[in-house]
Amino acid sequence: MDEDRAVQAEYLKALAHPTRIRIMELLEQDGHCVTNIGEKLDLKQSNISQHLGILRSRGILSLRREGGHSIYCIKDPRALEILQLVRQKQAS
Amino acid sequence: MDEDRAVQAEYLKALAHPTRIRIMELLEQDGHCVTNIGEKLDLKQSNISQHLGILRSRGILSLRREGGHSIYCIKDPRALEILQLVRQKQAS
DNA sequence: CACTTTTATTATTATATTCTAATAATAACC
DNA sequence: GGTTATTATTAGAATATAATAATAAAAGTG
Repeated sequence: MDEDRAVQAEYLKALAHPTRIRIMELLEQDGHCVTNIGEKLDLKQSNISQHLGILRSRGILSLRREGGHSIYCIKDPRALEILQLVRQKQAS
Repeated sequence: MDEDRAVQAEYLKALAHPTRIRIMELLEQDGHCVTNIGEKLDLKQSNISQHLGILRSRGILSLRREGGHSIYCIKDPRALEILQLVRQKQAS
């Protein structure tokens, strides 16, 4: 199906951004809230929120609310495998 | 390094397009020339050539000339592993 | 309830991608 | 050498992405 490849492309596109790669690296350890991520990455809140929204809309991240905070976590571990492969490629 | 993530993002971006995914699927079997790919995918020659150029510039494809034809082949099999993971994700 | 904190959304601007069409470059063939 | 076939490159227009700033929404705190 051709629709499938569009979905696949969207999925890869979600990972294909330096900031979103950094977010994935950060969340690999633990869930974090938006403010926290923004501080660690030194980026504006709205920007982080948008990036998180993109990753979530593709099913890569999940979100739970916890006392006024939005805690984002990695939902799809295959995204980490993909990033691992990309890193290997670079090392070679 | 932050430069690394930019390179990683470029690599993923190269795969993050429906047409380029189709090209990867086609080349998974065998190398093909530009005209051939253009016919199978029913797309303009210049468009195909551009997509192939992108995949090649990221080290994903390689090119050999053969009697007036440019034969493109998959150079980095890790790209196939990545696409495989993306497909799995979709199936789940 | 006012106030603050946290997050999401919207509008805008700047940049990047993608496709098409046209042209150039390369190499086979007669 | 001229012609054709194949591929690459360029320019242009349309669309998509990304960052910022501003605002809205939601929820905790005093």
